[in-house]
Amino acid sequence: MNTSRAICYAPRHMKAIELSKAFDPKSYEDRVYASWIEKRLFSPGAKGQGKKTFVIVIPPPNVTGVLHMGHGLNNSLQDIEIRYHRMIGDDTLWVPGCDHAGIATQHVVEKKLKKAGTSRTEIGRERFVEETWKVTNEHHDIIVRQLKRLGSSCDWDRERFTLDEGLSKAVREVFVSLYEKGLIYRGFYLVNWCPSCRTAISDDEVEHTETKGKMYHYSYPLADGSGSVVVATTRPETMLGDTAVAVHPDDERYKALVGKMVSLPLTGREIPVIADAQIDREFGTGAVKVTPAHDPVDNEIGHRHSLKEINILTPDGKLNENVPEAYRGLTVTKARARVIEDLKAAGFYIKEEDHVHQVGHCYRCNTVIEPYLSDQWFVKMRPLAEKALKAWEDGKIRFFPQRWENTYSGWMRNIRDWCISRQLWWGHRIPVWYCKSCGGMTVSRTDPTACVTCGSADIAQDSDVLDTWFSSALWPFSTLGWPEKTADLARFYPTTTLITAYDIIFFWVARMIMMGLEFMGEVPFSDIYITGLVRDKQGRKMSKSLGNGVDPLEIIDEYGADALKFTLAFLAAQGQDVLFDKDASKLGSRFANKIWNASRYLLMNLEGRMLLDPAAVTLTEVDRWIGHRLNAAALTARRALEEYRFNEAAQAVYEFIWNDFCDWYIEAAKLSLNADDAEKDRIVTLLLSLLEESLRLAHPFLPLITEEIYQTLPRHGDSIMTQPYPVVEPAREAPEAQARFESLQELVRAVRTIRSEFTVPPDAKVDVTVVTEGETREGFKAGARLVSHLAGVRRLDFQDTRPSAQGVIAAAGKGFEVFVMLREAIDAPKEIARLTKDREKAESEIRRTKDKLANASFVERAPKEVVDREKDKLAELARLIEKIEGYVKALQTS
RNA sequence: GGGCGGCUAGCUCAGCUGGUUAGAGCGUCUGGUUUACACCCAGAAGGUCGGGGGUCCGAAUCCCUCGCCGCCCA
Repeated sequence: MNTSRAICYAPRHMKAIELSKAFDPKSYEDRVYASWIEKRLFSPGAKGQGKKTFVIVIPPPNVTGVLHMGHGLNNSLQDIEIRYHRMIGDDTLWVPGCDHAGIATQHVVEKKLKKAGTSRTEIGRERFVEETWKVTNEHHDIIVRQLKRLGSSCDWDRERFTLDEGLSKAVREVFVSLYEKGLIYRGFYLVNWCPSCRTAISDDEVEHTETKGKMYHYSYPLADGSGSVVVATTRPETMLGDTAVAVHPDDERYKALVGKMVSLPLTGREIPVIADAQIDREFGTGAVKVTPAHDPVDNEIGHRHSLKEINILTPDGKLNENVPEAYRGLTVTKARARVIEDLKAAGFYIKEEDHVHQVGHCYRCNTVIEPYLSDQWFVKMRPLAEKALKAWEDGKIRFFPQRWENTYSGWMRNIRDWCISRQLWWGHRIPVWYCKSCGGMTVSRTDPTACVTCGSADIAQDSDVLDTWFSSALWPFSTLGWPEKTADLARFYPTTTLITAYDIIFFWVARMIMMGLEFMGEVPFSDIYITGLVRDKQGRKMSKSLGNGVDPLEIIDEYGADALKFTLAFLAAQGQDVLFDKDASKLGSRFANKIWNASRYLLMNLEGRMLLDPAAVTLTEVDRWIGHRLNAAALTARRALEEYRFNEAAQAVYEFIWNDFCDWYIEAAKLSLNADDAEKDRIVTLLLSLLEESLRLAHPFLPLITEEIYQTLPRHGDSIMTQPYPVVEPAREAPEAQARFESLQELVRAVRTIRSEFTVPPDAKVDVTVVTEGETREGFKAGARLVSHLAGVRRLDFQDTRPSAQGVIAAAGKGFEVFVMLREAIDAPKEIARLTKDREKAESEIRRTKDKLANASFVERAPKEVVDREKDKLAELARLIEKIEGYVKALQTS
């Protein structure tokens, strides 16, 4: 407030400031955003050094994707936190950027090539990568523009891309370093293979969906002709790769068979019957065909029994040369039908039953995943997970809402090694070279020219790339310059808060924590706010295939970015899914409109005014009341934002501005705006000061409109963005003013209710008598003009007893009775019915209260203040009923 | 099979560590061109907080159990 001196003696007589009559976000949103960019207000600035930092790294959106409502939510919440922390004076940084999204982007480009009549393989790797960069750059501009339209205050000077030079260097450093530590290894293992993407994916990328299938029973004849064994399977076609039949060692039914050979139908191969304790005797027939190359469990069994692994599939999911010729080239589905047919023909087939089971699908393209043996690179996760688990146990990271901590720790405890190689062309090439001379492997931070083992120059780089999530895992430090020891890294790592949705806790959040601990020695962030997902009004996940997505840009076009941001914050109860449709944004839009019009009204009242020093102005009760309310709103908003309770913060702001400031304070102030010049100067000074502070209060939620209006204020700083967030001013605390004004509000509402129920036209004034005493009476007397103004009263007088005139409608409040004189005759029976209803309500409440107080243990055991409150309530209700009865009696006798 | 979340006004949802007459927005109804706002104002109606049981002086809130709906992990 000390700076306000500067304005007090500013122009003595102000001119009105005109905001356009129609609130139109389009007219200023882009301009305001551009002005922030121009003033470089999103950068942390040099002065921040030494202050408390507040840092968020953006969950990098897929560069070739389109922003959806999930991004809308996510980035809105990040922006709110960032703006709040900037305003409370933290050294604040929000790092933006995009993700190269290996599989997704490759799909996009391949589709484009197909349209152009060519293909990835046709143009070759080099040209394909070139083409992909072109597409990436185009899409990048689109997605950045979208983020900007949301009003995101991220530091674009620090924007990064997972595939840029610095981040690629970080990826290499991490790969080589982990390899050197023995935490990265290569091996020929069974992995999840997507025949459509033609790459391996990690366990976490497989989505299991319940699928109706069949359980097929058929028999394998024993090679010695002594009988046969019946197996049951959901995937009969894999029998072509069977290398054993397994039974439980204690299964009496099959004990005699163990060690014998069966003759595998359709192939002519002989395979052993083995005993393995992992076999579930209850499942199917208790005898299981074993296909080590195409089933994870079978693979384990195979290892224990040194079984052969016969791969029967090609990378695109067709049967290969290891099966009899008749089946080669068939897809899995076709092969299944053919095998069943052939088993039937050969007399081995027994039956099929309906069977519901979980089938793995590719999370990118939804193709059925095939377990597939191949050479892949893996990260050994156990040692990394242990650190990550410990960091959580030590309280270094907190999840909001907390329940996600179980998800996190559970995953960490049951961690499996991470398959990080992808058979793609778009991504970070694995920094490993194989020597054609000696077969040696060179793992290097820089491109080598010779084999480290034999020195041969005949080396070739591994053709695979790394999982995109591998580079995303480094995001909190790679974006700050690591592995270089940059100033940013020292200043901003660890970051503070991560805001993301729960569907990528495993993919991303957990892995960032592991990598941060491993390479920076510290968790990458302390707070993790997990948002819900944005769903449609039916609660369905928004998706392209359903076509139920809502485009945030459409919302912005229609309602403005602020409306969207505010609405999302208002709806985002901690961690709950947000059910959203286009109309929901009306909430924010109406609020923005309200702010606009209130501001417009106040600014037009500047005409001819002289602004005083707000700190030196005499305050009336209603002024003290609004000050108290503002304190309360600031406190609620601050507390809520500190704990990521966005809806609570948004609601506090909404209620203060709309209900307290607009509906009551400004309405009350109209009285002063029609008074003499001194009073006008006084009230305008206060109104303007309150408006300015309200704008600051609302700014994190509605950044653009608040800046636009702020800039029109007679005196304003460079930007509202860098002004302080409202605080609880001790001098403004006024609980007694609040209590008195609330009583006055009750009186006003009572009169309004009567007016409304008796359909008194708004312009018709009524005469009102109030029966009350003591302090309440003094308070009402002091505020008489205000009450008259707010309730449309002609004459307000105070009596000790109720008036007995005809046509009087009565209502009782806390500590007062109010009597409204109506000109026309009253429908007495109707009024009696209304009063009777009121009395019944009060009576049922009085019964409850009496019962409570009659309960000895309640009086004994409940805290004194609770008991006292009940007693007060009882007395109050008793008085109320007495009054109501009096009114009824008066009506009956008149 | 294990775990998590939801079930509160016609709709969408708040309601923190148990104690006001359970709130908001939308919708509904009544009345309004109060020179900021009809994207508005004033007023009203509407809920035995999914069922059952328990703990407690007191439960929408804590515990158990059941029922749907959704998600995650096997």
